[in-house]
Amino acid sequence: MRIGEVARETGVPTKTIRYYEDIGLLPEPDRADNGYREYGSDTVDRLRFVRDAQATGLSLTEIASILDLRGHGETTCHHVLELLERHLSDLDRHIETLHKTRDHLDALTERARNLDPAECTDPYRCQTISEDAGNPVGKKRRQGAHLHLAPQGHSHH
Amino acid sequence: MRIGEVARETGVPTKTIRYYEDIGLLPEPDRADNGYREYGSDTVDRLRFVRDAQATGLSLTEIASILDLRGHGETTCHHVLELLERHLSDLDRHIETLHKTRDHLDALTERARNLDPAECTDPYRCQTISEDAGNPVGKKRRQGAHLHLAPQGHSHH
DNA sequence: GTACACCTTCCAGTCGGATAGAATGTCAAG
DNA sequence: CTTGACATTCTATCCGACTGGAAGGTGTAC
Repeated sequence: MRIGEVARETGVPTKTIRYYEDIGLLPEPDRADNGYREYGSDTVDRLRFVRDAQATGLSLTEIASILDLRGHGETTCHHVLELLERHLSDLDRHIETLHKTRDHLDALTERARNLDPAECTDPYRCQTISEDAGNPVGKKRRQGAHLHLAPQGHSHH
Repeated sequence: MRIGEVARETGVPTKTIRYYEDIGLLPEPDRADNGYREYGSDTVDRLRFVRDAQATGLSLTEIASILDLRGHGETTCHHVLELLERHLSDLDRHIETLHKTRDHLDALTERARNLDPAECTDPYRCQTISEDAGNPVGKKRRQGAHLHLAPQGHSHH
């Protein structure tokens, strides 16, 4: 099958598939006479594996290391287990941090809700987010560094 | 005070301070005759504010939008509150996703511990990480990646 | 013959949040 | 006078995981 079909089956864009090949996450496939990549269904499996592993939060590098070891015919269980355990503890720490952040944020929000808007007049003191002072932001951007002020449409990516 | 002193007082490196100015997070300061930046203590406050806000997980862009509105003399409470609430719910969703991931990961790890290494042979069907490992990692959200690592220094790279 | 989908390669850019380095200027102490 | 600690500017680089576009080749349908 060609790259487009693989893409369709896995949901991984062709660009990304080539990119994966580039970084060594996928082996170089055979080529048809016209130079097109020819994949077998194992690639689909492999890609799904990648997506699954990614979904557990493993980085492409980590995934590659698993795939790599596996490719050498070694028993990867141990390796995988180690990786998973490390990742798990990382994740736990991360979650804990986020929880603290959350609680802090929650307290702030609560505080903000109970504020008398009338007291929110001094432009140099925001009572919501702790000790602060302010000046107009001279939004002078030099070329290269972009920080687009988007008061809404907030998102994490 | 000059940039170095501000850096010392806030713990924000001089490079970073200039960078913040570049992206519009800090206003352009007055300059001394020799061209050195001259800051008042308000800048220190502002930087601390930035760090605080950052610690709650707000992005520099969001912080800038708060600072920006404030600069226009507007009442920011409402805006800030909105931002905080949105951020909070984002964070909650994020944490929840991480929890699921964590549990999934935990299950996988547990499973891996009990696996017979001898069964770990199929090249693309790792029993530890695979579609059928009892998980619905069908989250195909391709770009709302759940692994948005907060600035709090967590890292596994 | 031509429209269109699909494939190829290569190179550049994106996002956020900085950090690194080069080349140069300023200033006070010893 | 020299050293060194600061300051300035500019450009470039990093991380991860892509994504976009140009410029072209291939394959099939009408």
